[in-house]
Amino acid sequence: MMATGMPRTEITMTSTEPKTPIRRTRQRAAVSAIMTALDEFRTAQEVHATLRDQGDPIGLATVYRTLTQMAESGEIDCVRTPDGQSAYRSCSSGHHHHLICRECGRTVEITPPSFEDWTNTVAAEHGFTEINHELELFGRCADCTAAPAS
Amino acid sequence: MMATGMPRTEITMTSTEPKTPIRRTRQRAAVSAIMTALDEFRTAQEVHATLRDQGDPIGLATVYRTLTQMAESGEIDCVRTPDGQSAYRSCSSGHHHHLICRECGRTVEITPPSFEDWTNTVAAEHGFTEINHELELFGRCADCTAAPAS
DNA sequence: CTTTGTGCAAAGGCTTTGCATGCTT
DNA sequence: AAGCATGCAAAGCCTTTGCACAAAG
Repeated sequence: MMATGMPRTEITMTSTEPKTPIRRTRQRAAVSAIMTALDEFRTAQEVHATLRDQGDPIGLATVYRTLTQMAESGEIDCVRTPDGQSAYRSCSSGHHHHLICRECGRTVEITPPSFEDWTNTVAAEHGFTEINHELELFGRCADCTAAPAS
Repeated sequence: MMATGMPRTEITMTSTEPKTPIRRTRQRAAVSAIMTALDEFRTAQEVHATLRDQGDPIGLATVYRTLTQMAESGEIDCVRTPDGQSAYRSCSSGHHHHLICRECGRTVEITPPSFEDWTNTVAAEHGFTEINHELELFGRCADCTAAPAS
């Protein structure tokens, strides 16, 4: 489904990787700030809009590039929303999950019991490391059950 | 992030809903057959390609429309893949999850312990019903740890 | 016969990329 | 001064939609 046919880049790293340090720019600082500020999912477009609104001129492409890099470096987590956008969230702070109403979008934060242990165990059994997990519950909230749409 | 500003359609259903029965067509049967056949995630494009390959002429738009309907009716589940496509899976059969290598895409099926109970409990506490859950683990597999790409 | 489903093509929306310029180091 | 980061615009992709024709009930 996902990485079907994903090319397995067989690179035999030779010398010391260049490891260019990331340059500190106003834009990157702004994105980083807004991401660490709140522990909620934000799409690239939302981040862009927010920055523009608060008087931080920034290009949409830059937001995309920055968020992608931050996600690759592990600074933030990335998931796909049901409507097909990428949503990012700072992952350093408390890792929690969501209970989402598929009708009206209402969201409730939930904290699952320690199944973090289980995830690590299972991962180890299969030789996997650097584990991240995504867990979301979708349902219909009380209001929408009372007054269903369509 | 997701349903931000999603219009809450306040429809007060009056009489008996028309409830037009879905017409049985060759295309719909083909899509339904391919989805119930295997218990794996498939994107719309994959379903389309598969059907074309096995000599079942069908339009891409039809595949999208059919899968969307089947998802709405609850026949199949829909999730978003990391690369931004919609993946569908028949949801009647055994519900399982995946451990995915974020490097090469290798996938291992996993079956979490009974936390289904927990999901229902939490959902009930918040007045949510008709719960579905999505759980995926992302990590780096043994091979990719041995020979890292990039 | 009426209504829904299908196909094709065009449009829409999110994301990525090419290239010249500006800013960081 | 050298090189990455940024902006803008164009291109790419997946998905949805409009419209005419075919098929189902």
